[in-house]
Amino acid sequence: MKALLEPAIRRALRELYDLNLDSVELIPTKKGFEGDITFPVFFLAKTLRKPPAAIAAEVGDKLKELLPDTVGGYNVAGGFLNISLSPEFYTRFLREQTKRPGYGIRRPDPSLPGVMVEYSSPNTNKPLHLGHIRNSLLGYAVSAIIEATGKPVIRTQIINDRGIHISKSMVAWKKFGEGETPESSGIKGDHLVGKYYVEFDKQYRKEVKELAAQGMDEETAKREAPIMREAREMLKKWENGDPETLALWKMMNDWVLEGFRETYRELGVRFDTEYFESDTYLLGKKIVEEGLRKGIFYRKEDGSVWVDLSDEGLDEKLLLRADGTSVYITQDLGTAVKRFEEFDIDTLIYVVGSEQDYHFKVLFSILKKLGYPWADRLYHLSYGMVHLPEGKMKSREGTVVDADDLLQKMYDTARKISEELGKTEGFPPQEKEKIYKIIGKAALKYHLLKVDPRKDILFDPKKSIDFNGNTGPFLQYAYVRIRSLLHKAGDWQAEFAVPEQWDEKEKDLLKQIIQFPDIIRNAADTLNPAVVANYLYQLVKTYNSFYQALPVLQAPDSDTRARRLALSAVTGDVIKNGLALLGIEVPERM
RNA sequence: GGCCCCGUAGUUCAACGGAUAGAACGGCGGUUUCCUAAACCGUAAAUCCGGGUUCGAUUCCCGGCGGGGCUACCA
Repeated sequence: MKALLEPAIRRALRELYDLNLDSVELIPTKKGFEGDITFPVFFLAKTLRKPPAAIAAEVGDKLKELLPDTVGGYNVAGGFLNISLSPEFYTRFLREQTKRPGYGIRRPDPSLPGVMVEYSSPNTNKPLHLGHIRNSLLGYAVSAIIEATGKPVIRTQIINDRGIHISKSMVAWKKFGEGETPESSGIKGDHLVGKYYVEFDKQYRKEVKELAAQGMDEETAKREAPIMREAREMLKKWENGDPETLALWKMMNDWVLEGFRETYRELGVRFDTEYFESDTYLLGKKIVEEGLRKGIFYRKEDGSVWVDLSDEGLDEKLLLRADGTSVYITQDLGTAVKRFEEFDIDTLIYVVGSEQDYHFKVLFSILKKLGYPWADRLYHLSYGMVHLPEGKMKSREGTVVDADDLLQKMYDTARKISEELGKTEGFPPQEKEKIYKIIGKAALKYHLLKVDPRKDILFDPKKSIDFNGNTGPFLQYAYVRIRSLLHKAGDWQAEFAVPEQWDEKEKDLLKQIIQFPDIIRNAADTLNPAVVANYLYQLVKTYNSFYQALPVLQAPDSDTRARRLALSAVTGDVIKNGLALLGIEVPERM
């Protein structure tokens, strides 16, 4: 809608006042006022030395002249120009949209610059948890939203498959595992490796306590605990390419990755490509050496390599340890460079929690210093953490909300509610289970995505996620009722005359449907899927109100019937397409 | 200590600097011989405090107060 009106308003201002503006602000007309879209003109009053109301009237007249088919009329309230679209415009729009099921969604255009989105990016020493779910859903939704604006998107993750964390699991498995495998135990691979990570921690704490009891200070005890020494030894052997260590590492990583794949599949997220830290950290080291040669980095007496970012208000930052091994950021440097080499991308978006804001400032700043031309097109989509009523999730306190468990719980709740309501009575068993999964997932996904990404989310495991009100199932339910209506309507054509007057509820609905493309644009620009979620919720509220108040199949005449069916059909498309942008499926019945 | 983020009904969330601060859950009260009541309709209930900028501030700036994060030779 903006795409149509904004140029017209700019032209009107040019012709009336010789003003050239790059863009103007347009807002949906506030409820309770006549009109569809509103142009506030206060900001012009001073320069034009005219009362706002006079300006609004002049612009309104000019718009009617410029867009006679589209602008039906206007009214002025203070400095607000409320523009009403014409009944002919609405009718034309609605007739056209029923013939185009992909309303609002553009196909990716390969000639446009590509965008890479990184999300999830787990460590390979334990299963995915609620934090990864929020991350993955955000990344997946942002990808879909950007793609819907026509840009090609590549979805990726970096798998942190090397380092002390996986060495810990390896040591513990070797010590206590007795050859246990996912097959022998029936435990999902990522959970099995996670189990040994916990085992390591238990043993480690025991040893530290013992050493402390012998009079060793805590600092030393933590460093000198035998099992920790073994883990460090394991990491060293890995870096030196010890075949036995590499074999163990590969075996356990494969278990974990298989487990992750299952969870991703269940969650409904995917990746177009993957990077492994074990593949990129060496490139990272090379980049650090290059920066060292160019004098961008410097070496301390002990041999460690640093960068000084204090001129940008950041600190000095370690890039390579004294022993030459890499740290977290080393690998990130390598991965970024590799991605721009391997893919035709213009932009790289990292979906990573806000606790890493500082890390990404540093990373981007280093890449700029190194002179990479793409370095100013890196974005950190920094999202708030998911915390529990008692605070942060902590694996050692067992408060982590496991991804697989949570999904299962959502399915169970969906089943319970559906059966209590008697909704799925008589459905074939396989269809029932499929529906429960679709609904349960929708409840979870919508719950996490309707909130502004940068805000923290409070998650109370004792309270179940709602299925009523502003929820995923609420949106699905509206869709299902629409499907049922259309099914019962049989064959029908979106042929209807321009109504003398749209019913208020019909018009409210249309006004919102017309906004859908603007909403997608806005969500893509701000990397904010919550914009889509909240829009869909408003739309469905409006639709339900329409559905409640006005008969569709039993409409008073055939014109009205066709019009209301068309409205329902297009609303259904928007719900379905909009939810797809959030990674949420719709069932055909529920 | 330094840097960053966040404070909106009892609770969980909305509101490009715009009109009368919207919803949901929970509370209270209604609506099924009619297209699926996971719905609809009504009702009570909120911008942390103090300054400033502006025609207009929940939004921007300054200062408090409160909460969280980062400040690792962990990732």
